Amino acid sequence: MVTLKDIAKKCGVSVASVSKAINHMPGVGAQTAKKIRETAKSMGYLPNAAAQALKTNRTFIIGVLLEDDDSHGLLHQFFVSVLDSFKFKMEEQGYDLMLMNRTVGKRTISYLEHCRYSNMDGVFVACIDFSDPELLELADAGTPMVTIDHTYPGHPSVYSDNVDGIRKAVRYAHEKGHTRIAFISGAPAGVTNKRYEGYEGMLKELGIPVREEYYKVSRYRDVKLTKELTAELLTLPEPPTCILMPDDYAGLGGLAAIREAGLRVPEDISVIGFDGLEYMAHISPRLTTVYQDVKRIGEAAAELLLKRIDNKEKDTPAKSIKVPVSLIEGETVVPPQKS
Amino acid sequence: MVTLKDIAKKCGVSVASVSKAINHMPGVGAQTAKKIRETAKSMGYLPNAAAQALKTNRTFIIGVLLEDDDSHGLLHQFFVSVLDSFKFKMEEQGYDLMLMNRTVGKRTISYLEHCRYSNMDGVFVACIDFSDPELLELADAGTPMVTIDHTYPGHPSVYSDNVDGIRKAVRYAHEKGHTRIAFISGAPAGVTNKRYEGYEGMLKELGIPVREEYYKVSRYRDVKLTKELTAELLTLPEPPTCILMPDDYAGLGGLAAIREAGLRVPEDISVIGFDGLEYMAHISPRLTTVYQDVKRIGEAAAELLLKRIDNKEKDTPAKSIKVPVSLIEGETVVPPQKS
DNA sequence: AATTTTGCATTAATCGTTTTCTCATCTAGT
DNA sequence: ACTAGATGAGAAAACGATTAATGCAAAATT
Repeated sequence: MVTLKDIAKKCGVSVASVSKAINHMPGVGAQTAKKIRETAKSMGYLPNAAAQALKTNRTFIIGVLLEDDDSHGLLHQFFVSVLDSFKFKMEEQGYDLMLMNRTVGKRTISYLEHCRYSNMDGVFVACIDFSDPELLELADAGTPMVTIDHTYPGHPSVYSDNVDGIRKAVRYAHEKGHTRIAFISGAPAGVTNKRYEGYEGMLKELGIPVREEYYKVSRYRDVKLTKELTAELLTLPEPPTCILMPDDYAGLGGLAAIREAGLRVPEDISVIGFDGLEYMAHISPRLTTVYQDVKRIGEAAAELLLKRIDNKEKDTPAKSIKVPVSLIEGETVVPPQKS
Repeated sequence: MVTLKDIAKKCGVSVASVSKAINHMPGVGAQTAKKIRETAKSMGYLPNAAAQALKTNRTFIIGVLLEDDDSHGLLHQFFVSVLDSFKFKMEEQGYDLMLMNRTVGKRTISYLEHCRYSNMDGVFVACIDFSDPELLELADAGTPMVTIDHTYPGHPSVYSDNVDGIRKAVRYAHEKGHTRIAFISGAPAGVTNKRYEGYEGMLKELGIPVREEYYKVSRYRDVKLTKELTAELLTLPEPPTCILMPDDYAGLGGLAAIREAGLRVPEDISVIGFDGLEYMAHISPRLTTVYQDVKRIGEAAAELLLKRIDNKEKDTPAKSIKVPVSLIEGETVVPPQKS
């Protein structure tokens, strides 16, 4: 490993000068600086991250918290897509992403402890259970942090326009002639509330009565439960003609329930998803769904976090960004049959 | 931030003693050690990763290289599933995962440089293009490394039993009565060769002639190309009755082609995928596919890498692990129609 | 009782950087 | 020509931890 010392020796200068030259700091002559930088390059010098971190208290490491009930957050298409975009933007700025966990050096610790141990410059959080006490602890700790789909006071966040997303879905269904529109939501959470708000609001706006039996609470990404709830909806005396699913993936359960009930999508019943996952475009029938702009969400998160890291001292109020959604027309919504 | 020094002061001992006590090293009395550990805990002491790394040359960081043509490796279900399992195992042993990239501190560097800069203890590689010169450079560098689906000389690796996977698929199709079995493979690569080997070998073993026109080369995860190639197969004078797809995802393209040709799966044509991705179980028709044991693959990779890190000096020959695959019976294979 | 061994604790060096302070030299202003 | 200021370079301290070397007292050996 080649160090500043090696370069210094070769150039016949002090390590201090080498450091300054390499970091383009004043206090070293243009000539010398050039020579130093050249030999540094020729020797294949690379700074030592640990030493730099120790001295400067900057690691250029961003912790990534992607957890769900089963701690397999990496398997969530939506979150991973956002992360992918976030990653791209952060790497551009020289940051590294580290997956956070609760085990360091064979001991079990908290997220906050992991964050402090590794001296992370910031944290990216996207997961389901935002009420986890460990997360609250982390949020209180003062490390720059950005969250997806939830806002902690004092921290920036990014989220889709969930209200509008469901509004768009309901309006679209209505335009196609539906009035018996059911909504299976995800588990109670900020996002879920917003979506329900959109559902109820739009129905009222359209003069459609809000029927309690048309609203069911499932869980995000829960195929099985969503399938069951869909089956329940289908057995209502007056079943809905269109169902909004918690998300695309859970919606697969809904589609299965409809199929097993001997009904067809969309002829007998229309379905609308949420997320707009990549692979959904390839399955049949192509799901009509509310698209969340994962690329934009990830980028926005990166921007906010970067700003936060730079202005650590200045207590600018934490900004939140709402990202517009759009409706992807698939093949799962057609005018309801006359019944 | 509380340091060893702080603890030392509070306990009236030297930092050396504190360090030893905390790391359960000999050379400090049981009494003192206990007291030191207690006050350390009460003060909320956490070691400083940077300082430890600097001194010990161990970071407990594992680099993760998940790249493909579009550098969106995170979006590959299969690889991410393996990673998820790998992650779990590595975290148990106190390692952190860091996503590798080519930008550090706003400069563009190579993977190898990133690896050295961050002083990674090991690297996990799973991607498509194993001939990337940067990867070769990394492989030559001596950092412990484990690869998925490819073996670099001198490094351990893990891969599914690809030969047997396709053999199982072909045998299954044959059992169902198929003899006109086509194979659309992924792009040329070690894995692909193995699969072709299984295809050709099993056909011969079953006494089925190997027909050149039944073999097409697509690319993994390429829905569009696979769709086109499937369409080509369907227009053959004597089209196949069963098609093996490069993988489940690309297989969606195949299904689409068949649908658009006005044919039905499986009544008119049978289809077999590869991977056994989670969500495939929920779409209709449920794809019959060769399941790769992602959990086992990830675990095996972790085991091999850990061993490699521990025995860095001892030049034990790099071990490779072949993980068995299994066939998941879905709904896409039935006996061929009489024609 | 003298000497060796053992056990416990400290001192100090070191890892590779960054950064402040000091010093010498050179330029410029009067 | 003499001083004030600028400039280039180096010395040294620090970041927080580990660890080899060392010292010293008590215990064990002969």
